[in-house]
Amino acid sequence: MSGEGREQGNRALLADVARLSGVSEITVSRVVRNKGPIAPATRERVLRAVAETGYVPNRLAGALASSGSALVGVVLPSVSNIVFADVLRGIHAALAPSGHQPVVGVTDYDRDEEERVVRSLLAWQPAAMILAGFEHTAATRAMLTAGRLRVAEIMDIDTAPIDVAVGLSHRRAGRDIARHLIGRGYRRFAYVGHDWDRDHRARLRYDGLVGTLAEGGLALVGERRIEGPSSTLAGREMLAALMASGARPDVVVFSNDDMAVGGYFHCLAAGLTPRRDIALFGFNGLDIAAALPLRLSTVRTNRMLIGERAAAALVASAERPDAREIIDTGYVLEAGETA
Amino acid sequence: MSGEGREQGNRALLADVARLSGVSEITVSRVVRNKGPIAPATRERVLRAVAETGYVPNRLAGALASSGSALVGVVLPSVSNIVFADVLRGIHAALAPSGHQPVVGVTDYDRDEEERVVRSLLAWQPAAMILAGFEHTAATRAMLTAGRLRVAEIMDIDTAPIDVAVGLSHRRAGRDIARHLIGRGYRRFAYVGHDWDRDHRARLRYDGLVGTLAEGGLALVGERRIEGPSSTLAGREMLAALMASGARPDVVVFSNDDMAVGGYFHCLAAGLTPRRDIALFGFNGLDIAAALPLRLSTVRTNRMLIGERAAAALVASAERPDAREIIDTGYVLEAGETA
DNA sequence: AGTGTCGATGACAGCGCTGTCATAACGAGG
DNA sequence: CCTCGTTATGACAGCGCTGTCATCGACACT
Repeated sequence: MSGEGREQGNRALLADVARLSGVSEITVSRVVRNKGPIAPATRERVLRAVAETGYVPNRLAGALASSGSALVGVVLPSVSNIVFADVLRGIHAALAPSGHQPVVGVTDYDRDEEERVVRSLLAWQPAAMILAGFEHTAATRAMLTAGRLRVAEIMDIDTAPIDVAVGLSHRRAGRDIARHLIGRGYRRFAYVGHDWDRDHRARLRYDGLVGTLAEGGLALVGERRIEGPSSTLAGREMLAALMASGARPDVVVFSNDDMAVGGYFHCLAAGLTPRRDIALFGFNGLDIAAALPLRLSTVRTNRMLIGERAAAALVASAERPDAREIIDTGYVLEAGETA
Repeated sequence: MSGEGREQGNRALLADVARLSGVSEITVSRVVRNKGPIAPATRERVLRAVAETGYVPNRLAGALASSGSALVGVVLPSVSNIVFADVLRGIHAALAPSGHQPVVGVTDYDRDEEERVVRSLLAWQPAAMILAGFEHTAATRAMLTAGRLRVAEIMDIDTAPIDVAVGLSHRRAGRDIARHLIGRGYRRFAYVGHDWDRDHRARLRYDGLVGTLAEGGLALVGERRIEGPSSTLAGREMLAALMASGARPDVVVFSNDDMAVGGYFHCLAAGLTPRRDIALFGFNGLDIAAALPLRLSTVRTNRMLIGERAAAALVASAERPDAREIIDTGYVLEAGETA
């Protein structure tokens, strides 16, 4: 840390560009932001100076001055889960054209961590915030409600949002799965799932499934849930355990595709042929599910679309509208070859 | 959460906290940032006022005033690829303790897009930048070199970095794979891969593999490469095409685990037993590879560690050191059950 | 010619915070 | 009793940019 670091490393400022092109700073600012009326000749002169100096605007200063940053906070439970990675991709895609920058925070499925993440993202004065799910601490909800920023709660539309909700009805999906499978003649249902505390939506699907089964006079003949996140390995082990317990289901509904693919692997290892010996049903419609020797029967959700629609809805207007908005991105039941 | 709605509407400012606690703004600033000497009584009084007003510092203003943001730009080709998602997780983990915020940009494997992303991230005056890979446009390289920010180029250590490199030697990994498989008695090698333009590291592994084979007097008996990104489906189709072409390899090396799992699926569908009928070898060591009925033979890379080490190295010092640093995170060859 | 309008540009005052120096209080040491 | 060094606090001037007026021709009307 010596005091002499000012030779070549100094980036160009608005003032430098202004001096070079012989106009005032504010005019350069207008040219750069494409705002306000500028004479063609002036614009060109300024742009040339910008190119010459390699000027890159300081968005920090810009955001502070206009008291409105182009940052969008994104709060996700995990980025290594492909589902949220897809959502993030959609957000990126929808935000890019308007020059907004997503800033991601990860909660690791922890409500208190979410509160901390939200607080720290809020410090960057984001224009909007996108969060996965609706289960927040009271403090989180207060911060989100108090601020005059736009808020999207995504994945799920089974709960009333603070501002905008984007996603699909997991309860309805669970019901549709039950109806579909009953329609195909299955009667002895089993369920293999993962941690409900971490993944509330899996629970909504379960409720829909079991509720509809009950309406048809049916009940699960077996059920297994791992304490922890979903994974292929967990699916494999849980199905093995379920089968070993003596339950004789004709169809197993998994909490998601990761688990179902694991179940498929168990079948392969145990010499069972999916559908013929036991039917398998997943959720999400991951790529891998379609690459299995027998295409997995599942529900395809459009994660990228969720991200896109959420981002687009928030960017559309800086003011929170009076009415809450609910955007249903739907889903498609893929009959597949395993059920 | 005591009396949260007191200063309803507009969020509290440093000045509000100062007024409420009867000290000057700068003192509040010092308390909040834990900087400089503060009398215990004063600290407590200020902290109480902070809690009461629900004050959240404006990091935009802070960064501007101290001309140094706590933002770290992260430039990745994709977030939906689990490999980069893992890296991002590591970055998050290493950055969180020091209060730094990652800001992610996605290039979609496009060099010009990378240039655009870098320029736009630079506008936020990040303290550091992490980029996947070493292949940048001249302009990108210039921006990165000129700025006085720290730069980490990750995944790969086969090329000289601008500042810090963190990753593993893919060329060496390719060689190790060849040696390992030759050692196990395989002689008729085939390769199934994906787009080299998008994934330069796959090419390095290929070069290492083929080079070492040549040293042993061997050459590929078959090779198939898809134009496009890797995927399970692509691996399945490419292996099918390779086998249909009449090549009779005893081992197939895939560009990564996604492709290899696809190859595994082809075997299942074609009635081939991996290793007995044809050996399969992947790269990355994904979770799913370990959940297959036969554990996939592969090279386990520690992606999360790459992210962590990169972030840690950059946060350690704000000044770019004279010497370039190269951090080897290594890899482990997993013998597995498919080769 | 007088007035109004519009297009193009500039002066100025902050946005909310922090670096830097100054100041005050108070023992300790000579 | 007078420095001197600490510790605790404050005043002030920006960081780099943009919102808000104000200004000034040029032109179209009446």
